[in-house]
Amino acid sequence: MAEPDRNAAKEKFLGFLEEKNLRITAQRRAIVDTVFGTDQHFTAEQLLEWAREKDSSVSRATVYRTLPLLTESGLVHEMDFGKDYKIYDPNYADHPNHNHIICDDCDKIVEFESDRLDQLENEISTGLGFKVKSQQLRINASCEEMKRLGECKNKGN
Amino acid sequence: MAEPDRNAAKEKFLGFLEEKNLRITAQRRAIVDTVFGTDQHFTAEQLLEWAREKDSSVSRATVYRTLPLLTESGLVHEMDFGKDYKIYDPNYADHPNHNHIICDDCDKIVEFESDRLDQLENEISTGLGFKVKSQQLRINASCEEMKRLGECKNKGN
DNA sequence: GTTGACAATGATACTGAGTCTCAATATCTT
DNA sequence: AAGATATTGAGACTCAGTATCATTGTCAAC
Repeated sequence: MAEPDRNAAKEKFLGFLEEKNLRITAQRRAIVDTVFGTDQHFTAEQLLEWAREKDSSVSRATVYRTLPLLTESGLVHEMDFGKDYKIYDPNYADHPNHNHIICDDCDKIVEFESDRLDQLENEISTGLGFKVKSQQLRINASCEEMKRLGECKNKGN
Repeated sequence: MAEPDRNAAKEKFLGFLEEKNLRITAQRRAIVDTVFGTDQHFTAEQLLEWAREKDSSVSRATVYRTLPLLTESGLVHEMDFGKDYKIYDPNYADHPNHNHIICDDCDKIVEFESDRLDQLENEISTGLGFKVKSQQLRINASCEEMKRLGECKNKGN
């Protein structure tokens, strides 16, 4: 289902490399195939592990070197959850926003966007004398409780 | 100005230690004096540095051991800005909420609360099948731009 | 096809925030 | 003053990420 978009994203990235006169190597292929072969969020270390299943020669250094290229290309979104801890979203083109609900019960990460939220943030920031540059809302939540109430809308958890 | 509250907080914490049959040591005194002697947010490493100015025998381990006690007492608020990176707020009693604007220009951290925000978050989460357990909104902002527009409401930056 | 400039690589040492361990020390109750 | 035990500092360790550098691989020009 996600395959066609993913493949397009992969091709776009290879084009991006070409434009920048960067080389297409076996390791980069393995990394890119991995990134655009999932729609899960992932960390750098997860990506390393997965990419190594495709090509065991992929090194940690190469993963960490390729991630900035992926985010620079605009195809992957980097979420900075604190100093030295980043999570990557390979579906950036599909839902370009930064809000996440993280389920403490099932570890699922759900993205959402809300114009009302953006507007409220702007309002509050302006009122305090700041201009919003970026924003990150993280909600830690429970789906178990909603399941108990019979209101859980999440499948497959 | 902040002194009276700070001192009360310090006494409360010493009482908290007593209640839990924990000992009041020179190192804990130095740490507590430091924490309630500022109204700045700080990291564990900053606290270590500051506490060592009061008592050079304070060790990293003791700082890291005391911080959970401070948050457990409810007098200091721990903000988890990602795995392995925490910022502590010694004014928790004064503004008990979790929303922050971080100024990229001057590094100032401004706290704010908003019922409308809380309500909107609940609404969105419930709609997605989750029950909010905790939430953290971080806005990265610029005060320079507001200064240019003559709308900066921040003093001393 | 070869060549060669130089981009990209992996191994490894390093950093920074935080945790764990353990023998030595300090507190506080009696 | 004594003793049970809470607390300590030093230092080894973890984990995510960065930096270094000699070696290897890519790809454009010939």
